[in-house]
Amino acid sequence: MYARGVETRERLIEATRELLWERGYVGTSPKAIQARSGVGQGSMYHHFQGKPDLALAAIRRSADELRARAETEFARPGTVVERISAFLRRERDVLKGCPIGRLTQDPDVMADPDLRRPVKETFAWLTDRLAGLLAEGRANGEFGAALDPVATATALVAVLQGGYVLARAADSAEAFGRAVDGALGLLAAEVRRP
Amino acid sequence: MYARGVETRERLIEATRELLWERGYVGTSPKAIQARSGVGQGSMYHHFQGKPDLALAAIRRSADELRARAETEFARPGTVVERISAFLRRERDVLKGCPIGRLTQDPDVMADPDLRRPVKETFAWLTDRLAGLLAEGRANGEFGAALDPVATATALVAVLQGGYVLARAADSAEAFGRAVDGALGLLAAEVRRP
DNA sequence: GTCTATACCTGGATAGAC
DNA sequence: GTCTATCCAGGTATAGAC
Repeated sequence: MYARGVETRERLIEATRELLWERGYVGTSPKAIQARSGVGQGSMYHHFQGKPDLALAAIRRSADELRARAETEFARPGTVVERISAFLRRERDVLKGCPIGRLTQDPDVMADPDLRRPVKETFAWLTDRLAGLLAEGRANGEFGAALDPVATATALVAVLQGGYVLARAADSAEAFGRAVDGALGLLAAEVRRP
Repeated sequence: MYARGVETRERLIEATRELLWERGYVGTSPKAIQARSGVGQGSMYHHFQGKPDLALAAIRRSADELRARAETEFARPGTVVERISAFLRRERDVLKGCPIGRLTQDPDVMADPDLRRPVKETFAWLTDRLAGLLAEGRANGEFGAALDPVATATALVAVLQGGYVLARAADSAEAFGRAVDGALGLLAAEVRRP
């Protein structure tokens, strides 16, 4: 049964995504993946070569999803500030943290070039995309000429990632919201008064 | 020999600090701590009850150190912007990440109230301290009245934490520097032109 | 494709000798 | 205080039957 096989792969990938998000790579065991997915030992090793292989599939999917979600906000109508605000303020599982960002703290992920690549590329893409929006805003007069698109974009992505860290430390989503408010407050001051 | 005992405790704590920084709590085993410190099994369990006890001592020390280093920069002479810049730009082991911030990704640390407390308190202190400086700057006319000290302070701490994440993802300290530049660029726009 | 058995290593700790 | 021996669970995988 081909469809059944696909479902099994699917369940394994989804269970791995959840566990990587909750416990990281080092903290996630094949046994836990089997328990969470309801897939047996032999079955898991039939569909994937082992933990790294499965993790790669899970990480790629999380990266694709992050990108797609972000693009949805960036593609909205509105001014650059409005679109960036929509992205920063979009609903998030703040206390769970960023499924991609948390992997940067996983030594075994960072040590494996295959696992690392999607992480690196995701942040490169996101920073670039934001820098492009900010450059657009500067070009069309929404921002003053002094704004540095690349540095500002990097700071905005960092605020998100750091916001997750602060929220988890405080065990409260409010810290994330304050960080975003602070960043948008500063950005608002860059908008040219008409 | 009392001095010898203190040295042993000391070596254990320092080895644990390093390993927690490099590999996190889940990724650090008693065996690795013994190897790194050169202290034997029996000796380790004589001085500490177990891994959580040792981790607590290590985390507390790292938290104290972070606080002391930050305070050094905050206490410098100069304007508020100068002191905050000095803090943000101070030399750092960027690619190793933040020894406290990385613990927020460690499920076993977050699940243990004792281990978690120093993490939470460190960020609370840091954010508060920065908010105080920003409020001081607003009061003395360095910033305009529109600046929100608490939100801005939270964003600045988040930029640091997120800067570490981006630097590790890119395997390059430059991303950290750009995030800080972006944040300071935005903050500079809040300074009242004399 | 999936199951069970098996294997070997490490994690995390205790016990008791020195 | 430190050492070695020992313990049991779990991590990560392979082998072979069904």
